[in-house]
Amino acid sequence: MLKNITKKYEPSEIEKNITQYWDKDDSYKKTRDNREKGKKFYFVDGPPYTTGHIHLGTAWNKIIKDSILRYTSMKGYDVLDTPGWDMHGLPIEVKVEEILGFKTKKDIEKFGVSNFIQECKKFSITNKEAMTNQFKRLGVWMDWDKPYMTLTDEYIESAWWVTKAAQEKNLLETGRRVVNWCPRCETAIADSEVEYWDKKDPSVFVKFPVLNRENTFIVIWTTTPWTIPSNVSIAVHPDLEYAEIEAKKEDGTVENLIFAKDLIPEVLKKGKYVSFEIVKTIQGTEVEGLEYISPFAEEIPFQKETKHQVYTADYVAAENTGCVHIAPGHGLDDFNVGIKHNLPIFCPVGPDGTYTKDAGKYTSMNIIDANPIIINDIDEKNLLLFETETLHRYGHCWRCKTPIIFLATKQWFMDIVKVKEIMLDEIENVDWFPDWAGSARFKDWVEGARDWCISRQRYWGIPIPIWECTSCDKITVIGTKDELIEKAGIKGDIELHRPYVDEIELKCECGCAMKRTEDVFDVWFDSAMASWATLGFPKNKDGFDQLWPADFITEGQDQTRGWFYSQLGASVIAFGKAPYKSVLMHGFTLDSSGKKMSKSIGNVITPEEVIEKHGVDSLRAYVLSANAPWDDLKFNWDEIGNVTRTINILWNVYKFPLPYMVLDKFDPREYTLDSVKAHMRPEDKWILSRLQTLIENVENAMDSRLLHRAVRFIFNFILEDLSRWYIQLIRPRTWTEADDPDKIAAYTVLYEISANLTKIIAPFMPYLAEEMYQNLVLNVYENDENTKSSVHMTDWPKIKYEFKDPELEEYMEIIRSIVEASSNARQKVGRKLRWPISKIVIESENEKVNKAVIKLKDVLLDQTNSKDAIVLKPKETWKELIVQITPNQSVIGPKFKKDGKKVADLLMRADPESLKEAFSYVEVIQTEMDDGTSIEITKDMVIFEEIVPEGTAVSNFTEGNVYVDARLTKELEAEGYSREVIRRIQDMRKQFDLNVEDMISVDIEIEDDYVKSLIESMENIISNEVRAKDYNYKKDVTGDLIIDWDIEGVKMNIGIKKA
RNA sequence: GGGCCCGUAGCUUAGCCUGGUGGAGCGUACGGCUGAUAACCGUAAGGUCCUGCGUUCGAAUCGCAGCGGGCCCA
Repeated sequence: MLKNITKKYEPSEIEKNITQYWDKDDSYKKTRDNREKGKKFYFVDGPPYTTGHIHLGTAWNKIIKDSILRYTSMKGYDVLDTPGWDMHGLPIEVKVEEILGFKTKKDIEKFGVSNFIQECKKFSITNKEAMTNQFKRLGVWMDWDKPYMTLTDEYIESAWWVTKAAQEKNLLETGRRVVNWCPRCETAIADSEVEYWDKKDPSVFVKFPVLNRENTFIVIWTTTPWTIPSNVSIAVHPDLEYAEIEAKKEDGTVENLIFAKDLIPEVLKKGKYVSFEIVKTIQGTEVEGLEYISPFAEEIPFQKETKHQVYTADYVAAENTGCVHIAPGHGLDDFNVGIKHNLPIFCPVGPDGTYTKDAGKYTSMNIIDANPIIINDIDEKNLLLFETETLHRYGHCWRCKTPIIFLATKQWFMDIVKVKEIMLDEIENVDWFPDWAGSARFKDWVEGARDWCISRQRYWGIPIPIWECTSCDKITVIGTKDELIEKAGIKGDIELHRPYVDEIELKCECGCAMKRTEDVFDVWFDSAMASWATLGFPKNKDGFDQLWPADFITEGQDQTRGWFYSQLGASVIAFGKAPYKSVLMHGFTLDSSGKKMSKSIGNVITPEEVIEKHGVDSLRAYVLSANAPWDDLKFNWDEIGNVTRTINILWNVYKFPLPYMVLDKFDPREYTLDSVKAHMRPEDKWILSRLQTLIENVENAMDSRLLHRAVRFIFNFILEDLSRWYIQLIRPRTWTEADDPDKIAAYTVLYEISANLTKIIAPFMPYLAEEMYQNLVLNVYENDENTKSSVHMTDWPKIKYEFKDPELEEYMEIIRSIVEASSNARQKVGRKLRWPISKIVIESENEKVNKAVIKLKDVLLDQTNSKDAIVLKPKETWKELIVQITPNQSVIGPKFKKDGKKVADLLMRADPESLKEAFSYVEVIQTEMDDGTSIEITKDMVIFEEIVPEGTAVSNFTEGNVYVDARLTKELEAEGYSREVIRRIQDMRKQFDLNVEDMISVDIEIEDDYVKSLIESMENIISNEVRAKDYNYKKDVTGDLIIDWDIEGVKMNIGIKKA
């Protein structure tokens, strides 16, 4: 049986109870098992990094996923919902280093790599567990007991398998290339691991002496003086105009300088030259080939031996000097120039950012410390033209914040460039939400993709399964653990992480030993495997054959360059196609002013504090409804407060009918919508129709991944249709006694609405949905074996088309706007809603208004508290309106000159009604003035105004006007006063804390005899409404509660007691 | 500097694709309701629709340029 609910909405209590219930009932498992035979829906979770705590953005991400999974499951699908954890990589290494107080790689080596990775493993597993609990608290249902973890053997094998596949397809490469390098972490890092912010650096203009020319220099500019010892060439733009000038200093010394012609003024100003003469102008292409001497020819042997010359390059900009210093070992563009012209890739800098012995004089010096020394050396050679500092965006290691450098090192690469076209084709085969996330944003990113450096010179990661021969150039790529065990001839099990796997040697065809390359994978490579690693591929091929590629993934917009990309690249390399069929890109969570949340600004809001204040369902409904998924979410406390308020209204709507239903022992099992159909009122049919529309709207929104619309539709239904309208309409019906079929119809319809609502809100507000379902459905159908123990196991409601009636919905819309207009008019005329009015008169040109009023007259009369509603015919005006005439002096004056006033007086005396009618047929009226002069009155000389009679008022609505006739009659007055009295007594019952069904006796004293007589005439109605057994008028009012009331200026003393 | 997205009332937003007098909610002020009641409802005030230019009979909507914010990149 239904239970009465008296509690206020307490989200924390609901969450506690429901969590316990789900545990006890094993609801999650049952829900998934329930769909075992359903069509498969393969969802892949983008693995959060195991940092230890989720933030609002991670919460939003998982809430989106959970809502879609719950909805999809209710639609009958067997959802695969394995959560994932990203547990390797530099971020964890850095954190563990911090905990252990390590500064450099040498500390790790001293500590022991084996000890170090044990610490990393412990760290990531502890964090994983903490985060699992945080996600669970958000009501996220995923297979938490069986997550995929990037540190497991199976997962590592997935990555190995892909590496081997890449090698077989000739897409795995090694070579010396320039990479982003963190000198603290001593490893290459990916483009995506570089964070940019403004940094102060030297800005120097240096004169490179031209070979075999006296006193002639090419001027270059750089912000990294430490790369000048590695200079190999200078680049100029082929189409730019350069000049050789003779520049004179204040002291009369003269130098010949070569650089871009347009930049002469600013460069000379910097170099404190006072005048100049252009010796000649030359095209960039002509500068090419010019040879020069390195400033460090004496200090660095390499520089002395190497020929230096100018080349052209298209990327050179007309900035600074237009001549770009090229160090192929320290820059990407530089490297490309070097390769193109077969220049030496000179890189005299070691992994830790100090010069190697190749750097001659600067050997062992830290490069950053070397900057001022180098500048000073250049100055002493009289080659420094100008030196200053500049603030520019510079890359930093995303973990340890050290400024990155570029180093030419040996690395492993995936040949993305070779498969780029396939990737671009595959983007088109994916459904993107929103569309531009794929067609514009992602496409742009992939078009600019470069080969993917997958190697890292670190410890805590998936070891790259490449064994290199110690003597020949053969390599072996291992695809699985078994293959390694077999090839190495090992007995028993092995650990696939470093350093254990490093110890394994293979035998090369040439007879020598093969050793593993010491690198581990870029951590982005780990998560790129997720779509097949989740399925246990390559060990488990069945799951892969059945489910891959994924039906759906969703992540934040930053994953365009991250996971969307890494997955696509790895998948195209391994399988030649995209690993996902549809992608929803969501936004970022920002603070209320649209700024990024960050610890340093102190504007971070945690999911925990939101849950503390508003509960999980509010948080979920808020982040889902606040804006479109792909827009950034500006977190706003007021707005989540609104969501909570709306949910509270839903709670009230849910509990409102329960006391009556329980009192009446209403059993929903005894009735169906069909069985009560004969007693349904139009409003019942209307709300049923609205329910079908709601289901349809939510479905459509969900199918297009418009979660915000789905939730907004639900809230709109709850507030507008249910709370503000339907509940108000059926209230009096719930108070009737006994088995009134009209009441039963209302109960049955309201039950249908509430029971369906539990399902409709389930994907979004899982706790509240379950709480309501437990009472509305479980308590009623507890003995029915088909009853699911959780709302989340139930089927998504099917649209009952037989109850859909768009015309009725439209009519109700009209009625509601008339009611609104009527309230407005009442306010103007100062008549409260409690006081009945004799009629409302509706003026509209829309014939639907009349139909609506005919169909829904009871609703209209009830809600306007009116005795009658009259709809005027088209063009008809309300005959009680008073027409007033105002002569239009600005027309009359010029026409009649000094007779103007007389004409105006004449018009004022005319009968407004008949004059108006006359002008509705003709434009001009002939008449006579008092002195007999015949005159012509034209329509524009008269302004007609219609005013409403005293005691009435008008207000407009969407389709016309509503007149409210609030003029009192004795009967109306009696009813008005009696309703005032009823309200007071009801209030007293409430104050006295009586039960709904308790009877009372009432004493009443009324000072005003006229009012007293009015009240007396209504006595039966009053005692009926307030459940009074007896009802006495007397001077000395008695009772357990006595209150003096002032009703519209009339004093009444009322006393009640329980009868 | 480039790509994509966003910019509408004090705040949060709908409308924009497909041009036709800009709608809500919160907040504020006033009022109503009173067996959902520490709840609820109505009315009013409040808009350079980021700015400018263009297309058009007509622009929040389409185009171009700029400004501000976000994500990503250089």
